[in-house]
Amino acid sequence: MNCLLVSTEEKIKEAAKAVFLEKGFDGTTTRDIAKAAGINSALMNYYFRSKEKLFQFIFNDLCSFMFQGMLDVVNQPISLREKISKLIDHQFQMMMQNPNLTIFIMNELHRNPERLYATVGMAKKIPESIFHQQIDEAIAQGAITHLSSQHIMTMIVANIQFLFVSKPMTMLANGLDEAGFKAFATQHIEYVKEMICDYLFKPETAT
Amino acid sequence: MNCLLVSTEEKIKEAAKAVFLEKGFDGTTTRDIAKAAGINSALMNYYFRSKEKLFQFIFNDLCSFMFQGMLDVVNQPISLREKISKLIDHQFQMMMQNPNLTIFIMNELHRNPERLYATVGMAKKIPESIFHQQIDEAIAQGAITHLSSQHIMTMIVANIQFLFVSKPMTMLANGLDEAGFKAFATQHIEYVKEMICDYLFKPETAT
DNA sequence: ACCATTTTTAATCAATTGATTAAACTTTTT
DNA sequence: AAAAAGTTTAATCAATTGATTAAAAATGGT
Repeated sequence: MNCLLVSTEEKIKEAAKAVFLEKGFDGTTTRDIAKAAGINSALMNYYFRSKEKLFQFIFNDLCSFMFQGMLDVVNQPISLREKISKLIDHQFQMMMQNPNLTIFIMNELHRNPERLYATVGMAKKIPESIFHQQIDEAIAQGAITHLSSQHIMTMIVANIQFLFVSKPMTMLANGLDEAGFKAFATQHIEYVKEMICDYLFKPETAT
Repeated sequence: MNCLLVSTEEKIKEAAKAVFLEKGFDGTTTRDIAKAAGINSALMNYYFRSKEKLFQFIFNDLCSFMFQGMLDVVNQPISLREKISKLIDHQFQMMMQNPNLTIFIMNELHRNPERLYATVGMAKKIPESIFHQQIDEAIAQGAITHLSSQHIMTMIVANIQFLFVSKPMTMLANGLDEAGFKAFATQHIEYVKEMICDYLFKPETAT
């Protein structure tokens, strides 16, 4: 067992995660990963049997990371209004730290939906969550606009994640640097939060 | 000059467009394109000097297609409210007909922003349009919420295009087929239009 | 019909790809 | 310390990649 700080297996995983996130499955060579991990290229096949297997592992890992945080918030025993606010904040923080997580997942899923079918199973848990029940109740009480949880979730996710999917485009089109983009995104999220909450919790129909 | 219906050059362009859109630059081989076009694989290099050059041409073509429609609407001499409504409708129609246009452009831009810098120059025209002036005026008059045109544009684009970027995910997570997705998307756009207009043209501040 | 130009083809190139091998090196077990 | 098991290495494999070649076929002008 290699105990010098990190195991070889861990080094490969970390390197693979970084390279796959940046270059995608097709754009990544096994030698890229080996080089990034600082290991012999045959070691990748020793620990993970193939590039495909390693990718499946990393992809699954990143999907879990993405959805688990969402699920945690969505299942908290707090009010709907607070939950939506927290959901937006949490997701924004996650994307600020992992700006190309969404474009990676969406692109790989687009390239090969069948291959990744099993991995995305966890996404099905969101429509089944407490969130869904809370919304049904709120609608029944006339507390919010009549909208299914899928639509609400899509609004939240779209407004946050598209910011990062289109990050290179936004930076080019508006001539922003990293700091400029961060400022733009931070401001934008405030508007989005206000817009979504205004729409859902309409003043005239509030309890 | 080949006059049997379509020229060889056109056949290559059409095939390349379809294959690149589906598989991306890295996932596409020149033999894929040749096969899809029904031509000898050396012909691709005869008409376009390399895979890279052909890709640049197609990418530029698709970017123009994407932005030109937006720019046309944005520069029409109509009211802001009507313009936003038209912008959403037009963009939705375009995405329904080209569902993977956005994920393709965003992913290639993410993979290689420098290479495609020149191509995306046209995106800069949007912040310079009549739309921008109209918004400044409306804000000055207190007709709409105080928001820069960049934020408004981002809201519109994000809510529509992310629907299609995440299409495979949505279909998997909610167990939808093509028809189911179309129904979901069509409904969603109505909500989005209402939400954005409500937010911009707030009742209490309307002229 | 002849020639020059353009277009298309099959064959092939060197480079890169994911993967395997057998030998060398470490670590653990006895 | 010797044997066994686990880990790492360099060398190499066949397949695929983007691209080029030289010859063949088609086209157009005279």
